[in-house]
Amino acid sequence: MAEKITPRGVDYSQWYIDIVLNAKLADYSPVKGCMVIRPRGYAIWERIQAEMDRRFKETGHQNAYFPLLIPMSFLKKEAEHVEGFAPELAVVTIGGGEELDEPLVVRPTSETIIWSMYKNWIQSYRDLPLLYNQWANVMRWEKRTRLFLRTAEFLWQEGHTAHETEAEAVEETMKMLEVYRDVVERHLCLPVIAGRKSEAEKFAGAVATYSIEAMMQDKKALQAGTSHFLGQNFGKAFDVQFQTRDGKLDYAWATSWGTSTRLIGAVIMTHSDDKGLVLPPSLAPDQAVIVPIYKNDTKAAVLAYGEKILADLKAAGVRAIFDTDDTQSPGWKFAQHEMNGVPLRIEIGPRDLEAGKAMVARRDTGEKAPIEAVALGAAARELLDAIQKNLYDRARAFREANTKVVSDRAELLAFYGADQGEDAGTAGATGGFAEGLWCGGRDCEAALKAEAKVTIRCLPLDRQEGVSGKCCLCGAAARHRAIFARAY
RNA sequence: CGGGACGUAGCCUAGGGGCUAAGGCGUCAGCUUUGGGAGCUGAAGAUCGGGGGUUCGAAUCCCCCCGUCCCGACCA
Repeated sequence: MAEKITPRGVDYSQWYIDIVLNAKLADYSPVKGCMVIRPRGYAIWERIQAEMDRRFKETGHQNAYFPLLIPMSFLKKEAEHVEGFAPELAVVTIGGGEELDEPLVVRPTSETIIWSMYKNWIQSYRDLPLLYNQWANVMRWEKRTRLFLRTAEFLWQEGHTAHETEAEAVEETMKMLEVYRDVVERHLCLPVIAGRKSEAEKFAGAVATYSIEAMMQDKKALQAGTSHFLGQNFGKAFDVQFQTRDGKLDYAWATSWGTSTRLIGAVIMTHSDDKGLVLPPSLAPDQAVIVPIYKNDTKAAVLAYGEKILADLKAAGVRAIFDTDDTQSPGWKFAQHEMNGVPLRIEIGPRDLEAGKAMVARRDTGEKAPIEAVALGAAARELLDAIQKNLYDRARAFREANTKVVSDRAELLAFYGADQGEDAGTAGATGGFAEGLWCGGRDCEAALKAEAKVTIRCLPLDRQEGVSGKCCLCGAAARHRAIFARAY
């Protein structure tokens, strides 16, 4: 009644905004383009952080922190890099009331300041590899923003590593891409395609960029994580030379890799429905909520029953809460917890108490069934696992149902239909992922983007064997297999 | 940065020159209820996005600005 969610089919963008605001994940800020991440949203980020951070440590990385402000001159040391970021830099020109000698940029990413330090820290192959990560905020002055998906300031992690050899740096690049794939698929339940970016889509300053790409419910692609092989570009730009094992000098090889709060947007857009947020149990701040139903004469007994069940759930390792708020009706609570994406709802009333059971409802499917109270802890664990699996399977089935292999231009364009304007990208629209052969030509890709707003999302790593045939865009000899899509 | 839509209480909406700006939801207090967004009574809450102008009189008409959303260009 109070909060209304615009149905996905009516207006997908508005549906997304309604979920973010009504589930109290975030709010608009007084500063244009920035967002406030509210506790319910931040709790999700903390879970993503914890999981990522654990994997980084397991793979030998250490956390550090580099400054927010970077001398403008640093950005300019790597030509492609500055060109890529120049339009979206925020620049500080006054400090302490006085004009600064050199403008400072608010970091859009930290390659430059980190490599300026690496120069001091790396003298010998014995100093390598250097495997650092930082959790930080960055700022990119975006023209058009969307909560979580694209904001002027966002939170992320950026890994920056330095290596002795090219092979080692390439290995690191792929290793971290795999860490991302694993965390995102396992914990966020987002099936992704890992691949290499085309030249047009790669990071400014990288030799090669790799990403994991997910499909949202409106069939558009969203880049969920990125890993760059930077070659010796930053090593040379910042003069990071080291003595090699055979006594010569060489420039350090670099990688960088990042994931951001955008992942929260991806989770929302992949799993949620018209009733509100749907969260994978592993990310949900509260995994189960107990809602008591009672009249005055049964209140005490029902509440006692609930406390017992709460204790059992906690003992079973379930993050559970007991909603004893007396000012709201059960029906209101049902709707509210659905809005908030709590994976399991456990209803207990006099009838359940008498039968020694509880009604358990799944957020993902809406299924509701009575379960023996004594078995509730174990049953809840199983259900949470089942939800986690179902969300992934469901998303993967959706992606597969909306992926089409195309062999020529006409087929590709037909797949994206005539709805290139108004309805492009809304649920029910045509399109999805198109898989086709590509010649590798930049013009070919640019023309497609201009014509149909479709871009090459990546060249999937596991589908490059035996590429032979014609480019589906221009008919020339193909060199790659590519995934095409409209993208966020 | 271009095109469009919109800004009236925490939220949604009415009023489109003339009494004290109306209603619903929410909030607060009390009572009563509770198996899918309950009910009654009472209360608080608005410089009508901001500024300027036209007018005897502006939420209402005109101009400028700001903000949000949508579409386009750019991007994680």
